Amino acid sequence: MPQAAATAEKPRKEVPTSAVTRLVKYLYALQDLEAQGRERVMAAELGELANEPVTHVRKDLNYFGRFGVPGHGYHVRILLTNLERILGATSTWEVVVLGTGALAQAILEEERLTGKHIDVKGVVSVGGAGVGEELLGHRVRPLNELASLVQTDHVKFGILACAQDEAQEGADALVMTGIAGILNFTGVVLKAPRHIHVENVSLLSGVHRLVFYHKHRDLRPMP
Amino acid sequence: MPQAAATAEKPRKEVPTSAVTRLVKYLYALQDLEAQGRERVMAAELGELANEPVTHVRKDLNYFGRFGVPGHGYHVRILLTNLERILGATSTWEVVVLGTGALAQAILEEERLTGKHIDVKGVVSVGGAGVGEELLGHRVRPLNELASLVQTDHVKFGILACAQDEAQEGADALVMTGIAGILNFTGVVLKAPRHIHVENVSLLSGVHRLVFYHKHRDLRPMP
DNA sequence: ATATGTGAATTGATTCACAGCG
DNA sequence: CGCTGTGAATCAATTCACATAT
Repeated sequence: MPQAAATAEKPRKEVPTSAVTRLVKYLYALQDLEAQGRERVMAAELGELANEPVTHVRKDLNYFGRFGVPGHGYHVRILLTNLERILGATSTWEVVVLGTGALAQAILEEERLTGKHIDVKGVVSVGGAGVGEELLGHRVRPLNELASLVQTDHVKFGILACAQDEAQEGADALVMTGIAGILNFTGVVLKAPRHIHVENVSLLSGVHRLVFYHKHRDLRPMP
Repeated sequence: MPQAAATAEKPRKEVPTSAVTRLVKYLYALQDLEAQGRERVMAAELGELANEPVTHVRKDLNYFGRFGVPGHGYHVRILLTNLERILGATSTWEVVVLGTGALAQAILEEERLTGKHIDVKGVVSVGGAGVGEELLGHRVRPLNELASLVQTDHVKFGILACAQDEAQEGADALVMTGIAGILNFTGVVLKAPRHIHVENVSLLSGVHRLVFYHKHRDLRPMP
């Protein structure tokens, strides 16, 4: 019986943002490994699956504890449990989606998101378009129902996926409800008070980086 | 006549990736300013519009030249022209979109993308679903037409927005055509040869970061 | 033996502080 | 003077190299 595996809780060190982003990749890789029935995995393989160097894997995990068995790698289930706890994927987080277009739909469709620990409590139209209609199992509500929705369903985060010219209005409405954070897909630079955590995801900057690094092929070799 | 503004071309220094991402934000801010008829802007204001510190604005621009007028800020049109050139937004870049779902639609709808220097030459279904149908003005083609499409239309980049279980197949097909880069929205870690530039955009990692930083509010104050 | 855990060294990015120009 | 441009200093992140555990 080679598998006992040490778990440990660590006093928090400074964790780089980039490390958090990578933890998510390890989480997914581990979910795949578990689905395949794998019991153990070594840092090197986990790194390959996440396309990250081994040293990252080890250091990133090490910010939070000692999850591996020297000489034997990591026990998949144990590491998965710990990563889920670290990333908050053990409790359920209530969110509301603002927007009814293709982008909002794409988000609602994301299996890995809606399946588990993220619970979409409602879909709200900022501009009023589509109110009352059905969108992937959610009845689209008007913006003036947002506050009560957030309160009664304990919504923690708002996912902003509306049109650009409605983005700030939507963000303001979210801020008023006392939400904890906003995931902003609109590409608009939002004005929000300091205590609201805003995470921005741009669909466009990726294509710009692609073009830039193609034009300037001499700069920055590929990672 | 206080406006003459110096332009300069610089021997390339090492440009941080994060700086490239920020340049895109400056570009959009400047486009907005120009639409408002503004002639001049100072680094500080540009920084506010892009939600970046002033020092970033100055240093980022400075990697590429001297575009400002000391004491007077930047001439909007001149800086815009230069940024467009730096980011490759003066020439047209041909792309193909792989996928027909909500995500693919969301990408096709992005005005700022399709409007100008990015030209979507075709939409291809990886799994075969939707072939022949019309998707926002594009006839959906089967995967076996990808190679000829890329060749005849000089497609430079592939935008991968299909289902997860089709992602690697789509990527392989793109690689075979001799494309220069892939913008990967699928969340799958792609296996691709070194010379293909892959930019990954994850819809999910943002929500994970949001949850993480809410759970660990003590770590990392907001930027 | 073999792979993890981790301080130390290195590399890279951000911030500072002031020189220099309009 | 005010604001840009930029080297120098600080701070953060990555990589190395080896001690450590099984």
